[in-house]
Amino acid sequence: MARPHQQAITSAAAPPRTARTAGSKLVEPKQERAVITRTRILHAAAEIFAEQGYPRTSLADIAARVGMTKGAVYFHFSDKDDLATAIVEGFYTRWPELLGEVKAMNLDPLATLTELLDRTERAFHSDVMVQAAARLQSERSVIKSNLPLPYQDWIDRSTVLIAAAQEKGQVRTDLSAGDLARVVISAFFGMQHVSSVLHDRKDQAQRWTDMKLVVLGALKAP
Amino acid sequence: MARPHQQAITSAAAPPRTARTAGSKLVEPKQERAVITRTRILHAAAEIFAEQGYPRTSLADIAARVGMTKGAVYFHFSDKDDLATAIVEGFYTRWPELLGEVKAMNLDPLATLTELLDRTERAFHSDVMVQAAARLQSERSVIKSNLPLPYQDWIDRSTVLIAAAQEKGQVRTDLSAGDLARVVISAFFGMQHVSSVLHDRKDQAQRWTDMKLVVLGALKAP
Amino acid sequence: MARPHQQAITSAAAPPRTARTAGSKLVEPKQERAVITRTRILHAAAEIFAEQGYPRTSLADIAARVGMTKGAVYFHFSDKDDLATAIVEGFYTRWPELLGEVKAMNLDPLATLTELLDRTERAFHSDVMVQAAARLQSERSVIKSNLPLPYQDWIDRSTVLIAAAQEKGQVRTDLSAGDLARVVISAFFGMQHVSSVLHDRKDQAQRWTDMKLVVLGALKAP
Amino acid sequence: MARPHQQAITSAAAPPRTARTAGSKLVEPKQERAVITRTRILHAAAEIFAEQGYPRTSLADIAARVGMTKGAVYFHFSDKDDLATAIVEGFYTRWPELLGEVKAMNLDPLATLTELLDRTERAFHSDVMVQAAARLQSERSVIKSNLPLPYQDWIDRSTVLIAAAQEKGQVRTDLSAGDLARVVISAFFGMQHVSSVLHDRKDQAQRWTDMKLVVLGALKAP
DNA sequence: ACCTCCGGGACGTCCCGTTTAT
DNA sequence: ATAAACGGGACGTCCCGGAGGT
Repeated sequence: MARPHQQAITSAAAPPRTARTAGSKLVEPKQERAVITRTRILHAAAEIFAEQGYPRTSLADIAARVGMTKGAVYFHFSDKDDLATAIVEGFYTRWPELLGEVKAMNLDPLATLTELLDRTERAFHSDVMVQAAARLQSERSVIKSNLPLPYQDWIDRSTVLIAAAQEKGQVRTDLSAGDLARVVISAFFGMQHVSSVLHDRKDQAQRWTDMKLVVLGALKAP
Repeated sequence: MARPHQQAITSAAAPPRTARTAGSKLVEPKQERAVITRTRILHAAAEIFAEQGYPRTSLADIAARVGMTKGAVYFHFSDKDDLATAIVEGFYTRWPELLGEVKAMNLDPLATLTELLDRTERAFHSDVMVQAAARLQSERSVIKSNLPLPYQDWIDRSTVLIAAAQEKGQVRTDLSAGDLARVVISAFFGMQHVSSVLHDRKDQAQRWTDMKLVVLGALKAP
Repeated sequence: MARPHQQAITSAAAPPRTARTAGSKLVEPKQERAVITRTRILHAAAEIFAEQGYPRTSLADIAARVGMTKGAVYFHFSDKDDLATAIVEGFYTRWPELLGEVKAMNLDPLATLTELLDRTERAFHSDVMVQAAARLQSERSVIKSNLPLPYQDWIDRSTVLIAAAQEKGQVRTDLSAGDLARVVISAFFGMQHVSSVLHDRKDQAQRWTDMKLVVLGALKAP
Repeated sequence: MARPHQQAITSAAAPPRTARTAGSKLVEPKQERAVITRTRILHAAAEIFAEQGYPRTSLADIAARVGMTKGAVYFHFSDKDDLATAIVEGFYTRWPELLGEVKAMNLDPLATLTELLDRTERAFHSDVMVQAAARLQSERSVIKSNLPLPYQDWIDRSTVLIAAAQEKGQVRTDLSAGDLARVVISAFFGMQHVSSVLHDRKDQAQRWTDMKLVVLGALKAP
């Protein structure tokens, strides 16, 4: 069960989109420093958002934590919303990649889903950006700009996996793949949310183990 | 399957406990008008909180909706937090009563739990106060004062019921009653939250039906 | 030529619209203090607007000058624009009254126009509110909200007077009354503006005398 | 009545004074490109200043319109004020030249003054730089640096012309040449200002015609 | 007792006009 | 000449006490 890739799930730590391929002209000729700064700001923002939530976090707080001025933050992000959006999107754009990695393991569909959720669960208590993204999503109605719609992507991808598992006779068919996916994803996020509110995620791993036994177990074809 | 108790789940809509019977002096001899005003404020606040969330709701908004001045609101509630707390507590104090009602139906433990959650689910899309309470809870970290700790009460009461069901051999015993309760409650609240965010609760009844099949079904002893 | 009514031209000094007629119920039951405060704010704002112009005047400046906080100012005026508008409108709403007063003197049309402009000229260097209004108008494009359209009202009323004078054979008829009015009003406001910019209005009375000789003199029928 | 000199009145559009004749080294051997860039910036700035006024025009706006960065603008102009000043001065330094051209026509003094104002009037609605200069002057108090004092130059030069005309018996002498000049110039600028505010200069030519009839007509000796 | 009118501070966001590093 | 970072305010507006009516 050892997972060698305990790395962050968000794109912030991944090579940013300005990466120059060998010898080619820069795509976005930002200076190195800028991308670093941008990442630092994003990280600081994620920390404070995760701690205090969106509305109680002021731009001044964020700037102070990175040791810069508000103006500097404003140079990189047009808005407080922009910051939040960047954090959340960093999380979302990373998901397809995560799915790709897991698929490369060639597990059967149900195991793939499980592995995916396992990794996500770990991200929830190891990666500040993910925590921030989750929290920002739960406060999404407070944020003016349109954050990407949450959950839906997970539901869609899980639906595909579950449908494949049904095809193989691994999963019950009295409910559609979509319905089952919604149950699983809702339960998963409910789990992390309750653990976060009640026990600061300290019991999250255990809760997830329990939930797997019950919910994922209940998927199996009789 | 008739539901005679389609009434609101919160105490705010029920006759407030300070106006027992005509003429009897009580501990809090508030004038009739004051009680009514208080309730109206609470209701208006709940509506706006449910729509916009706590931080974007200003006292001026609330006062405007009840057609009063901010000062008037201030007379009844010491604080904006106080308002939020009152709404949430109105919800919580109603729960024991709800459990009592259901217990009076003399169902077996598992059916009792189911009935309880069924009623709660309905409250979530019919009662503004409940919606407001849920939302305020999800934004609890933004609220200074200490809201009652959420979920824990549900978990505790569900634990008792599940333990009883285990005793009777109705429910699996590979997980403790407490663990199972946490799974159920987390899944339940995850369900309502996802439905609320994604589809404005319009599919919530269906989602709950699905979830009962999967999660509550998975409780049954093999 | 003595003018007993050297009083302010703007409504701010005139009894505010909340005035209670003897014995009647209050029209707008504001507290006495409020109207006083409002007037004080308006006056302070006018002073600073007149000195520094709209964009360099901050709400904090105004609040400081009246010895209040911004919050207090905000209670009386919803906006910085609102303040500016109030000042300008105070000026405009006073105009019909002024015309009424002069008409009561039963002068012939041309003398009426002259008297009207004489009084206005005096107001320009004796009444801060008027100075502020003039300046705000000249900066109107910088102000978001819609100030009343300037000059047009003067032009219209002057047109009527000039037309009457033409009827009587007092005024030349090679140009229409409207065209003549535009010339007179433009010249008048050009005069006050140039005097204000160049000599801080110190020579304004003299300039107006000169201009009357030339421009109003040129109106006369040959 | 043909107008051969329909060209811009400001020096910005004319070859700048640092590039006298081809090949001649000068005191300021600026690179060609720099001069062009400077002019482009000035023009863009003038456009935006004329549209929005000084305070609402940001350096970013200007830089964007010329397709450069703020830093580039900063290279050519030390200051936002510097830009404004350059525009206004471009206007002023062009005036003596204009007067020279008209004098070369050998008209009598009064006709010279008329021709001068005619040309200026046309510039007001055809040349953005002039419009910008006029507007900046009207907002002069919000600009920190000292713009050249407006109007005074016109008044002085007009005084000379009018005095000459008085000498010739063309112009009335009951008022001094200076006083008459002030009347004419004030009226002229009042005219353009009112037309600009009220009708976006669309009726300016007509207004000027009317005003000439009245005001310049009134100069004539009886 | 209940409610209104006023007024008080306190930030938070936005963004602007600027210099340093490249 | 660009890209990055800097401070510094301005405006809005929010939540909230007290004076005073009814």
